[in-house]
Amino acid sequence: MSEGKNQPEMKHALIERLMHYYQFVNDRLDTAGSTVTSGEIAELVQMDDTLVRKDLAALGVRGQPRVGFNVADVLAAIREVLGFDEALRAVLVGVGQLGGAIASYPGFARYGLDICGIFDSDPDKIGQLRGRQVILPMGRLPIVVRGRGVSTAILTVPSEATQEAADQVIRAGVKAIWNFGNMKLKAPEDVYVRHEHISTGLADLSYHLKQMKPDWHS
Amino acid sequence: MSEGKNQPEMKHALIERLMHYYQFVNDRLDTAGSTVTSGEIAELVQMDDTLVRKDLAALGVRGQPRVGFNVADVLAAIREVLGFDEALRAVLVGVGQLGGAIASYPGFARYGLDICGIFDSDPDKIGQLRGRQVILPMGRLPIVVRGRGVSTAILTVPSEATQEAADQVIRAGVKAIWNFGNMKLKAPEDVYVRHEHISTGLADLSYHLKQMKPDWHS
DNA sequence: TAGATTGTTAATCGATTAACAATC
DNA sequence: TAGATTGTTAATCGATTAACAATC
Repeated sequence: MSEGKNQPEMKHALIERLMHYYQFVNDRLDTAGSTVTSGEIAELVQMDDTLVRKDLAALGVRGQPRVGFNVADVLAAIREVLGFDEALRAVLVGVGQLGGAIASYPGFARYGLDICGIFDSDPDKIGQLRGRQVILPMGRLPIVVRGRGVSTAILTVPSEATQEAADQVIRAGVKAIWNFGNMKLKAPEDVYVRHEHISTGLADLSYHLKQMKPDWHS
Repeated sequence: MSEGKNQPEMKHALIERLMHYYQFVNDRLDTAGSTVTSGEIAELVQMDDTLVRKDLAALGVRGQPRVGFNVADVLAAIREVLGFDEALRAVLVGVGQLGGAIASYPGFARYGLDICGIFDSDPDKIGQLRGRQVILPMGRLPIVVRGRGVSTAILTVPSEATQEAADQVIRAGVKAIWNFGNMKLKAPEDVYVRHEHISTGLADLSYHLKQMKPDWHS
């Protein structure tokens, strides 16, 4: 309370739930005016219906007793709170296979992602095409970031190069970083860093597989 | 309690914390016999030291008052419980850019991942090389899965093809699926499915960026 | 020894769930 | 109207943190 935060500060778990609702409820957007009950969402998402109602109430979506929630309302409220309707302009640094995959994946556009430039430090790659984008040299970062009002950098560089790349994009002026490497990186307080821990997924699989065959020893 | 589970059933949050500890403590493995205190881990990972001690105690790692925990012990315990020392044999289905990136990323080997075959349904791709692997036709799935004792399938296919691919790998006999598509998929109870929700990361970024400039409207 | 750190029990906190009155 | 479903308050549950005695 003594901290200077004025926003309600949503927890990551809530954002995850909202995304989950969003994806399921999207499938229900068939006819205009279609509705969905908290029980139905809860069923699909495997959780208690009270929590669904509480989450939706927190977003300001009102339902109708005996009817449920208007599908379009639910979607609009989630889009609004998560900011999908505002462009999220980004640069991508490190055009390896993963970077190329992200740069050319069309599915992110529905969440507002707009990749304004792709960069690499390898002189051999500069000028090459990836999808409809030309790979640019790192030196052009500041111009693109400032010129296009880019807020975010997607980092898909080798682990050793992560901090160096982060420093460059921060200097260029981005305010958020989406890091796919597995090095933790240092950034000033006012830069939001989201680290995508893909290897945690692997650890999760590994653990569950081990649980499934508890009688073995190698 | 009335359910048939006999294992303690670790929560996902715990697995995540253990991975986090693992990555940090790894950096401390310089000299044999090096130690680390719960306070140091807590500092690095930004959490309470009591929780670190509780987690390590749950794994059976014992520390020494005034000294801390043996780094090698901590690492070994985490490796053991998460199953990193047992090979996790997998096939990868869908050799697009993302699939290629995963197949050729060497970093997963330290968690035991062993990709035994990469598959695609596109006849043009079959026979091509990705890293040191040849792309195989889907028809060969059962042979590879059974022949090599493959437990896991990594699915990096387009969304529309996800369920079809899942059905095929399940029929071939895998017991776990690591799904990178954003379609939820149906699988029998005895197949563990881990869905890697990358777009949730994007939603998280989008939300936090919106928080950072609460005074704008587009 | 004195003091830092562990290991563990008890207290707190927050998140989830249950209960139920309000409503259409 | 009767009944399903919302919205919300109260109860429960579990996870985190605080406290502190044990220990090297």
